[in-house]
Amino acid sequence: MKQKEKQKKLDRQFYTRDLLLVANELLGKLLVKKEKGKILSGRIVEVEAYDGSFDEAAHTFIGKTKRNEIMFNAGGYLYVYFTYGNHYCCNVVTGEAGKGTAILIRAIEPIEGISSMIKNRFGRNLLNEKEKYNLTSGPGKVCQAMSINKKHYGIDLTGDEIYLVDQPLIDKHKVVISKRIGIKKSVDLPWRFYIKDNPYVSRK
DNA sequence: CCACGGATTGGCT
DNA sequence: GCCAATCCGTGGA
Repeated sequence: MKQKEKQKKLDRQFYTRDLLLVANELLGKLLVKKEKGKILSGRIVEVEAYDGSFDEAAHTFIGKTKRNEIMFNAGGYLYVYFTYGNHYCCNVVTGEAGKGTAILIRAIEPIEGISSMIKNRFGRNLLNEKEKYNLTSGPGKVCQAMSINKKHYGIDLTGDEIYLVDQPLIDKHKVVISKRIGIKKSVDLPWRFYIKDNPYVSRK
């Protein structure tokens, strides 16, 4: 049987629902990127939700700017931003148009194209077992491994370049809820979600 | 193992 | 001019 026929790409309807509901459901889904015929994919294991209507840590809290405008689209677009002078991070825009809500993909478990991810991240082969888990265990690492950058800003996730694929529920994973990482405002919102005991989660 | 700080660009005030 | 939704190397325990 062909694997492809079983794959179900997540559609607009999936993304336009409530932020926290989508954030929870993103866990376990497959993030796929096709570029120059090469496929890279990984299972989402850690996310964080951001809501500019009252969450001061969200980039949309200050209103619409050129940088964040895609976050005000309806769900199903990719918001990529550049930070700390070095790193890109990617988010899934969520909810109805005008909401300014998105979900940061913080970690994935590599599935396909792993040798390319290693090359993208380290420019050499793995040195040890520990580096295997350092491949995609953080938002900047995910973008580096998947080679996601400014040119992917605003991509429609219902298209063919970058998209998410539903996954069959075999053993339902346990979800851990915690505070978000690396922010200085609205620090107490319990809006980080990750798959319990997955070795690619950025931290406990 | 953990804590700390430097790197380095660009968005926003 | 300030500072960030990060990462990595260093140095000490």
